[in-house]
Amino acid sequence: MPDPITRVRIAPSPTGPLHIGTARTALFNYLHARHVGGTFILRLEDTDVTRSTLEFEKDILDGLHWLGLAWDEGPEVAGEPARGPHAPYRQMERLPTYAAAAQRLLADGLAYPCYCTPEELDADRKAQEAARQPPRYVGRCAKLTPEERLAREAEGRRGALRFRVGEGLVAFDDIVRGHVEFDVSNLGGDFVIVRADGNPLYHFTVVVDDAAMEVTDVIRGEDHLSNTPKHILLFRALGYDVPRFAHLPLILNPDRTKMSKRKSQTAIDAYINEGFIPEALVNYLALLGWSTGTEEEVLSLDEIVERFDIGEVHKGGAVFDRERLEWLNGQWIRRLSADDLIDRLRPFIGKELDAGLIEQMPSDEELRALLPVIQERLPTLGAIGDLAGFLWVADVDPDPAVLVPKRWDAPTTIEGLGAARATIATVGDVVFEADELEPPLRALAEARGWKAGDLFMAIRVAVTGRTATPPLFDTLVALGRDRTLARLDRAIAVLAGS
RNA sequence: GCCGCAUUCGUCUAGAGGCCCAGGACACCGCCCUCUCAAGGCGGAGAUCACCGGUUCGAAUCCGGUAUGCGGUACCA
Repeated sequence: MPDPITRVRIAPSPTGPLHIGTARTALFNYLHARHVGGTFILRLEDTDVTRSTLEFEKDILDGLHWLGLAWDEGPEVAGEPARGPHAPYRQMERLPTYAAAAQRLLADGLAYPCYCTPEELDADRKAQEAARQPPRYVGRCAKLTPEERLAREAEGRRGALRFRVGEGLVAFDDIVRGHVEFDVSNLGGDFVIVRADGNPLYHFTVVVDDAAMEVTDVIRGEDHLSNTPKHILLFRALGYDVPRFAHLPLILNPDRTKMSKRKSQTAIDAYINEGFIPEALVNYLALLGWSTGTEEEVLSLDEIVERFDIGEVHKGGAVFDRERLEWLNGQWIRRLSADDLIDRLRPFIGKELDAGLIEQMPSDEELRALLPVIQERLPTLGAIGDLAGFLWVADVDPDPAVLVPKRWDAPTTIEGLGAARATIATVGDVVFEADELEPPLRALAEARGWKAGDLFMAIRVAVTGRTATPPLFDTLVALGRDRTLARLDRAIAVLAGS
């Protein structure tokens, strides 16, 4: 049943690169919006001007686009104007809206200017701590008379705006957590909603904007659960409808603390650069804190949208398990079409080239021929260099120590490689195919009383420089007859000279 | 400290009173396949369902308490 009324939003702060937790919150908002046929909004919360940058904004927008989480309203391109009926969608461009709301609260006596200095507030806090009291604003400026305020303003002091918290209980029914209640007296006293410099603070802007943008469902991280009563109080004071809330379980470090840059890789960028693909990341993130209730695990974004139900989201935090992400990435890489995989591999091969790890770019045809043997061997796109880089360099220089198979000695290896070279040389260019190479080399091993595996391993190391590679005969074909022979010669020389 | 939230295999989870001496997946181990590495197939090990009480003929599932963990407690978001 499509619900055109539902409106949700992701509201990142451009104070850092796109974080995995933000991506997950964005995903769950997207899933819910798409599942019920609602609207998904992107709003930038850039009121922390000292830490917000255009560069981070770009990183966040690019990352969300990369994940495929298209939004219906909000800025499409970093730095560019937003589209949507409630534009602008950057908070620093919405200052007049907050000023008007603040003015209303002030006029209604629901907020008041506070002239306390940081030193005073600090002293209060220390005293409370010493008395083993919970920290809270003492209310020094709550009852200032108009004359007293004027006097302070005359001294040139600029007040911050504090919201009167009042007393009583605030309760709400969280979609994932159920009924939650807070006693207002535990909120820490009247809190600041506008800084002395005139810039509004998060708790205030989030409420003003969610109301202005007609957000019906606030889906966000559990770290905001304790802030929710403050928001509800503000919604009420401003005469707005209170939206529904859904607080998502946190993504955790292995030690079960909130996932952090310090202990985990949190930047989506880093995963992109390693060669994780969006299908896998989306699939993995959706399964952190939610499941279909069936045994289905590998699901596309559209399949997840179909099955998603915000009410089935878990309450407990979930440790980020990179191994499982890698497994899913492999699953999704294996499902890619040849053309698609080639396109996605190109930038990663390019990076190998730029880094000087390889010397030439393979052609599409060359890559396509390789796909059957590399596709199932790629845990990430970034693994391509390790897997096949030896194909795109002029020469490899195998370590003599690894060139000699475990059961062989150096002279046997020289003999084996020499014999293999002669055998391979008899296979002409026209018929240089895996099926043409394997039988004669097996026959050679048998005739000499060698284990085929030993002979093959010696050849493998000689032509690739490594012990783990795609299947040998496909590798030789990819290398081509001339380079295969040249590398065998070189390996023999290396062994003979060592 | 205060307030809030949470707690099923190492990890992600299934489970909404009997179908559960708890199922699946990742990781791990073994076997098969096999020229290496993967992938794939098969199998194994792994959870007294945090603990203690209660309700009930019967509890992972309901209730109470305890413990532990986490989150919040800013003129950060």
